[in-house]
Amino acid sequence: MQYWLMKSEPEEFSFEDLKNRPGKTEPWDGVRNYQARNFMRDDMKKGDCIFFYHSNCAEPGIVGIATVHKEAYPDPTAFDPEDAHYDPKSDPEKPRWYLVDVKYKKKLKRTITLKEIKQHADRLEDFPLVRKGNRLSVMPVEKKHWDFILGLE
DNA sequence: GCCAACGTTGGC
DNA sequence: GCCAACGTTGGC
Repeated sequence: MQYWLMKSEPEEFSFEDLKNRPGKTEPWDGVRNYQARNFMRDDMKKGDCIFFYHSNCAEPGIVGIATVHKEAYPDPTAFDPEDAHYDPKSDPEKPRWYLVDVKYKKKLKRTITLKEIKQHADRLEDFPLVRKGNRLSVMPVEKKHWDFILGLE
């Protein structure tokens, strides 16, 4: 089993939104970055655990835990000219973009903020989130980092 | 294959 | 809203 972190802007799609979805699941559509796509398409397995991270908001940080509910399949929004994430270069015969379904697991007792995570930079060496300028929306988390961060809760 | 221009992300 | 960092695009 592997561990991951996925970012979402709470004004677009928050952890509460995930909880309120039927079945508490949601297709993670709209990712248009190759590295993030590769993680979803090639490496994310059903049952993997995910830190749900709120970005671009007043208090950026990890708010809860989700799991991979369904492994990779082509992102249908890439084929829809009406969709904001439409990509004419993605052919249904040869899809360019993939996604996984994620499922709500549990909310953390409190938000573990980016600020706090940065204060533990010595223990979280090479944690991608705290590397300068990292903009990946899907990233792997090492188990030791996962455990350390959960220990802060 | 290089690299300048451009668009996006995301913290602050 | 600003802007640094970074990915992508496209001319050459």
